[in-house]
Amino acid sequence: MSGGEKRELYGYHHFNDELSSFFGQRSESMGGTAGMLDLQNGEPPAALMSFNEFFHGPAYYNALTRAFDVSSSPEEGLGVSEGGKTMRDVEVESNIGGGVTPVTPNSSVSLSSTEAAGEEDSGRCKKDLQLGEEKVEEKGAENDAEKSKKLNKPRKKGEKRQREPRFAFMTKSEVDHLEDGYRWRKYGQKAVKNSPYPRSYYRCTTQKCTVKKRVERSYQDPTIVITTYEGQHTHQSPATLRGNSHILASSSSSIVPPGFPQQLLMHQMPSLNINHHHQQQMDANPSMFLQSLQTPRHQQFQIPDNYGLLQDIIPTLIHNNHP
DNA sequence: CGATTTTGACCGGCGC
DNA sequence: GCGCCGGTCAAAATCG
Repeated sequence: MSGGEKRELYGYHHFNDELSSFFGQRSESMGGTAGMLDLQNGEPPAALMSFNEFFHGPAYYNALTRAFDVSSSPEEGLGVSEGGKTMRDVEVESNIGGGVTPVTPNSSVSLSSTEAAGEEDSGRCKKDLQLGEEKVEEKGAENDAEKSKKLNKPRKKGEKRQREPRFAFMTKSEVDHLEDGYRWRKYGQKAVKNSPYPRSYYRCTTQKCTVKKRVERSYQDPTIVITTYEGQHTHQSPATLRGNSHILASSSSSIVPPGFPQQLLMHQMPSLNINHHHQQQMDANPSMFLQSLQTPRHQQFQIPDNYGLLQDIIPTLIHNNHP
């Protein structure tokens, strides 16, 4: 990517169903692509810089934390919503209702997070999260019988898998897989319904880290890449470790929790204008919506839902270190 | 040669 | 109950 890669923050838009929901976006509801701002030839670095700094500050973290009001650990926090429900609708509503659609004049990044405890994948999560860490070991110890069954590893039945919170955002980029400072291993790819572009699934390669992310392109605007992060990194970004001393400093400080993808935030969040009026009550699952973080400059960032997500989800759009 | 990607099969939930 | 669909697995292929 160091090549001509160009990634920029992008604004709202609608893509496939899922994501649309994610962002609560629909042309009708948002007036077409009004929300899309093109930064294309805009500006990158300078503006980003400021973000960086902003995010490095304590103010940012605090604000964010408060905004999302989430218990740091999604796993613990989420535990709940088994009631079942599908937060899918909830999410949508929240987003939409949150209404504050980021329509910004210059550039904007859309972020959306979800706690999907009961979401569509309530079931399959069994594998991913729970197995996630153990999988490796399990594999080695796996016996033939199990092997033959392959995927069939029923993990505790009644127990519904609690999905980690998710966080999605759109970025204008030529490359699908945006560099966010972490190392990812692709483990799958699927065609996306209603879209000519496939969705790729990645997992953090760091051992014990179960963070996943999926990347897909908006069928509406191929220049837009939608990245959805799920989970929290249990470690620091390799990139951080390897050279961004300033970042490291901040992340190792008490201000930013380890694993926090500061890079992205730094990159995109300008100022926080928190306004959570959406609060889905879910036991331990507070879903707040940080709606419309307005940026005086040009970036706008919409962060709905919990901060937990953000903690790791925010990728680094700033610098490009490549794989 | 180890790490990563590709790719088709498979799983499990959900809606009809 | 069945089919659809999103997501994951894992063997094979590819890469560095």
